[in-house]
Amino acid sequence: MPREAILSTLGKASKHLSAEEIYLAVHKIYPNIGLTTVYRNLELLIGTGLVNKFDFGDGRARYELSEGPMGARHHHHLICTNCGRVIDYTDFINEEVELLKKTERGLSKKYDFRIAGHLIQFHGLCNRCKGKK
Amino acid sequence: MPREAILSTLGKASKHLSAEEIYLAVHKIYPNIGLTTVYRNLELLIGTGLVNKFDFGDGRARYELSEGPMGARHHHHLICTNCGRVIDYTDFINEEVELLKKTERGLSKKYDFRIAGHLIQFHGLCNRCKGKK
DNA sequence: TCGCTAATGAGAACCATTACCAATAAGAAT
DNA sequence: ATTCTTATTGGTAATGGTTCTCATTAGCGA
Repeated sequence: MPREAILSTLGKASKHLSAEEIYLAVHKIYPNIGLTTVYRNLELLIGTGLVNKFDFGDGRARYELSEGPMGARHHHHLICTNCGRVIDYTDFINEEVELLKKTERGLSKKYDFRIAGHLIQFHGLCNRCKGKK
Repeated sequence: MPREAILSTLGKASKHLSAEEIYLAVHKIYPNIGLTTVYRNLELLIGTGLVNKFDFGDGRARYELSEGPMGARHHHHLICTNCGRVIDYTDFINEEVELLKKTERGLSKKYDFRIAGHLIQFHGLCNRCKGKK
């Protein structure tokens, strides 16, 4: 049961949740749930490819539902190195994905790698932090 | 002095070093150096853009000399999710960088972001791990 | 020498994550 | 039902990379 609750929580969330945030959300429905269970099930779900794990550099991992590399809501991240804000962007995704697929084909052949996914992030200063620096 | 030793260590290393590996290497030259100093100087060097910090998902950060986004040795990473092996690849970089620059221009305009760098990684199974799974 | 500032190092503290382990649930087979 | 097995769970302790604290030192100009 906790597993479905975790998935449902991730599905309803519009943001990228940390393990603790997921724990707190699921905790409202299953008050007895343990943090361990959350981590364990997240690991499982990542293994099946249903969930993706991200590191935005603030010391805690974030999780979000995987929409598949071509899914309608597939996006990449724009991360402010000053305030930690994360912006999902879907612009330019089509061109990127096209190039990525080409690159993946080339890389998996050359290095004999079975590529399962990619991670693309841009780092910089958001509009609120640009001035302050 | 420790700062130069750290830079020199990173320069000589062909791999991506963890803080501890850097500490051990510098320790041979400056036996009195502390781990704290390594972290502190790495943070400083990252701030100046001389060093890049990466997370390959094994719980410890890796550091490497930054060659600039168009530098001769600029590369992206291919990470085995099973054994943790990391392959640097420079193939396809030109096309990627070209598209990235275009994307950066678009993103920084649309989201009013000052983009300082990007992170591209592919995840999957390396040739040694493909069979076992 | 005196005072000031930046850099250092040892160890403690922090905190997300993982390991451990006993308890429970759900079947399947007898 | 009863036993056996297997998967899942939750509380707690441990782990370990990173950061913080704070007293010490080095450098340097006045």
